[in-house]
Amino acid sequence: MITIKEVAKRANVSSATVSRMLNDSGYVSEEARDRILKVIEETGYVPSENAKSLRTKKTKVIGVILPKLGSETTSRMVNGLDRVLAAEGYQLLLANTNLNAGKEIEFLKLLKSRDVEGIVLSATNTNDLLLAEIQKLNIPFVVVGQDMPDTPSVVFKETSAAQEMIDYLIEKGHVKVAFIGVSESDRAVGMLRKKGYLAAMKEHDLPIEDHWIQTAVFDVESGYHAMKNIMEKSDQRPTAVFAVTDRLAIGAMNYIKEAGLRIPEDMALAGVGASELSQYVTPSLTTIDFQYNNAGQEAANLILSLINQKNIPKGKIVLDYGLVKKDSV
Amino acid sequence: MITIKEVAKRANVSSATVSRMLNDSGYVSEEARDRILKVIEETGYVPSENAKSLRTKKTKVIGVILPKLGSETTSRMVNGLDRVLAAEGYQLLLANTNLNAGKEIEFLKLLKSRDVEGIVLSATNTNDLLLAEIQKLNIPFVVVGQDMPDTPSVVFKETSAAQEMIDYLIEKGHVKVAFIGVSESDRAVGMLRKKGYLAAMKEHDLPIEDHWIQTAVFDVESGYHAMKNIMEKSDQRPTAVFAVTDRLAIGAMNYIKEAGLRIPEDMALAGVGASELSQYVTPSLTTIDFQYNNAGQEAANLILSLINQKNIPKGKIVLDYGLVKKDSV
DNA sequence: AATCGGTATGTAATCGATTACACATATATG
DNA sequence: CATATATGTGTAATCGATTACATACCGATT
Repeated sequence: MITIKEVAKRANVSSATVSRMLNDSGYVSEEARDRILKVIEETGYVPSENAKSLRTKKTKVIGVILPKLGSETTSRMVNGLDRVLAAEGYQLLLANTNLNAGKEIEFLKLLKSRDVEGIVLSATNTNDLLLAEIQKLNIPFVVVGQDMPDTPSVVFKETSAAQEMIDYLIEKGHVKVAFIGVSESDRAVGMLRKKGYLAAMKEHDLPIEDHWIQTAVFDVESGYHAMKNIMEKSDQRPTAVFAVTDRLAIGAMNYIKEAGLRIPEDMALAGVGASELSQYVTPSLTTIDFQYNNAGQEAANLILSLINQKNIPKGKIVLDYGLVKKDSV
Repeated sequence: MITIKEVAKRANVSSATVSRMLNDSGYVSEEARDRILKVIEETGYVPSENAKSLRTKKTKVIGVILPKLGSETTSRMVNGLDRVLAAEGYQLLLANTNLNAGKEIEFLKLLKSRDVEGIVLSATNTNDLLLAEIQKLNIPFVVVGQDMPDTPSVVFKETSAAQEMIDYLIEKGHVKVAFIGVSESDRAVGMLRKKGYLAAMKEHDLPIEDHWIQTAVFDVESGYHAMKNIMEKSDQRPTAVFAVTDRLAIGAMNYIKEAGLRIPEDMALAGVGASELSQYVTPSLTTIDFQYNNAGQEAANLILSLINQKNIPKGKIVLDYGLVKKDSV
């Protein structure tokens, strides 16, 4: 590989001059500049970012830890991150935990050892080990999607969004509303959305049957089974069901259709996420739009603030949501 | 930041000994090892990958150039890449062109300057400038999705897949088959799939009306309009339409439904990509499964072969496909 | 007793850039 | 004319690791 020294030699200058030219730092004469440019052209020289980083401590890389590659939620978030960060010359270094919680800590260290300038974590849980590790990280860090104490975060109005959705169902005349959730170890999706559901039901003095509350995992299949449970085990069948993700809602939709019921006449259905899928199923799904793309952008701006040590917002960044009212309710 | 020198000093050894311990190269006494381990524990020392790479020329990073972040196709491909590469200790550095062709060359250089050990390009086009740049890259390189001369590639059976789909439509009794394609600057999706369509029609001596062939861009909206054109402008309405992506097919589906026609009775419809969406629309979409996840894995294996200089397959890797026969045909 | 191989460690060069500092020359200012 | 000031360039230290080489000690072998 051709180095700055080699370029310098060929252009008959010192490496310092080449560096000055490259970085527009300090004076370089017209003639020297031309000779250097010519050599660079001929040799295809590209400076080693690695050597540069070693000296300057700037890598222009942000580490991103994701629970899963290829889910629509993360895709959108990464997209938002990239939009903002690429404009500032940053690149993203991916780390995929595949929902393996232990790996988050491992990756935190790995990314730090790579001298990334900041780390964005899309979290599905908030355990103490992880929190401790984050505290001693000592580089700009942002978490998206979960509320972590004393940590710059971008979070969603999980509870009030869920609550508003239930309110909407009730407003539409439903009094028997079922709920398909996920494990509460995912505080945001599992706990807070459930909290919203319970709060809304309580506020309207509506009783909840045990079997109306189902806990599923994050896939369509699981939504199907949860709905099946609700239908088969309930004493009183609900007339509406709220699932904490669109995938679960679509699984539920499949079961409802199979059971020969009409949506929304016999059973209303709502999800969360405003996934693309939700727009194209029949009937189209009423859902909550959390604007994950926007969350990525906010996280990017936040990490940039932390890196540049200015305009650092205090407190969490709480993103708003929108109810997407479609045909399933 | 704490460095190897600092660790060495505190453990009362030289940095060479610390390095030897860390890398299991050379001899280190039990006592020295324990002291070093203790210091590392206390200080939370993590070696700088940057300094390491500068010396060893190994970064354990693979650059990935994508046309678009967050499309299902790329997501799956990246997922496949990551699965294989993460197992070998590699991480992915993302570069997103946002369909801006000029950026591909820019990123090629950028990634090289970052000393990535290899580059995977998910290509949408194959222009000469790009090809020239790839030739002089001189680091392991793999292209996915487009056939580039003299370049290690992972490609799909675009033409025969399209042809087989048309054959299938014909077999189902259709003789008037329309086509929704994209610009031929995307050789794989735009040219080869069209070629398959034309070949199949020709083989069965079926005439094609001009307006049956529409060119769209990659979104649902565009599929809708293409279908509208077909319906409004054709002298003879087709009874089946093949769209080169599922999104386009779903756009077409929307129009067909709006027009009050039944699928597949009045109009059969097929797409490409086996997107998740295709499974959940009504009716479910007949499509072609190219197994993008698998493509990512193959690309990863190929780049690993190139890096390790062994088991290098000669010729392209051509991936098989499967017809997914659903209710829309 | 001399020699050899295994064990253990340290010194210093190296990777490819940046940058503080010194120095030289040219031009402008009072 | 002396002195500032701007321009242009090179030398060498530095970032934090790896590693070739030198050195030293030890027990075993001849």
